[in-house]
Amino acid sequence: MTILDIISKSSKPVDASILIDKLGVNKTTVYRQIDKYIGDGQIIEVEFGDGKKRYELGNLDHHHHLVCKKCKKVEDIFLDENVILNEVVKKTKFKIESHNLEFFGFCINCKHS
Amino acid sequence: MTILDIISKSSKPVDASILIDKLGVNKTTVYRQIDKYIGDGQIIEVEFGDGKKRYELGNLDHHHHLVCKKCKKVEDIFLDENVILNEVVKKTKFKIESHNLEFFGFCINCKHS
DNA sequence: ATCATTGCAAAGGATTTGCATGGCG
DNA sequence: CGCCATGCAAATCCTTTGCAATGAT
Repeated sequence: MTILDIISKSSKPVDASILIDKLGVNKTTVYRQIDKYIGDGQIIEVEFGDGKKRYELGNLDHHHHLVCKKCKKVEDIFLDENVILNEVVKKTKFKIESHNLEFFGFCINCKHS
Repeated sequence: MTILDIISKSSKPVDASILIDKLGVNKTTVYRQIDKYIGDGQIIEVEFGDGKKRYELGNLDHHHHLVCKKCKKVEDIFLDENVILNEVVKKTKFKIESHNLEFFGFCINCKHS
């Protein structure tokens, strides 16, 4: 069992504490492996704004997340972002290297309860 | 000098350590005042993915940020997001309550150096 | 007297660092 | 031997909590 196994089997981005628990190795080791995998692009970091980093596979198509505030389920969503990116280019001279875009709300199962 | 003064005078979202330094009061007090201002909507939280929360005034028009990775300058950008939001609505049954969207890269002064 | 505000010290969670150890080429 | 992966403890950063002291109504 490796970090990549755990991440690839998870339905949502995984945080370090889960990796530490499942692997049963020292947290320092886990954080160091994470660094290595990020360095060579095998995983990427995702932020849901709660102070901890989550990781997912780096070879997935570019996408964003719908995070359910109730059941914590995470759906991937693939968007055509060119409209937005073009709008930024049109309005500023800023050179975009990356962006974060995550949605928070309620999934179909939780939105009526 | 209050938290709201400092935040409104800043050209970019302000983190707690700046408020603590500038106000010269105890950090517990600062965090508690932040909670209160967030509770009544006078400030909102912004995340740049570096593990600390930043705050800006809550009564500004909805906008996002262009964060320069070199000089750390932050530009506000006002986008027409309906295209994206509609796309999400079209593709899923998720009920969006909020979203994060921040751009990272290089400002006009840093992008060629 | 009571209720809200402040402070201080300690705790907490996520992450990083220093340093010692063990395996392996 | 020399290098790399691991472990462990301590440290760091940001934030929160418990509790006592102060201030205001």
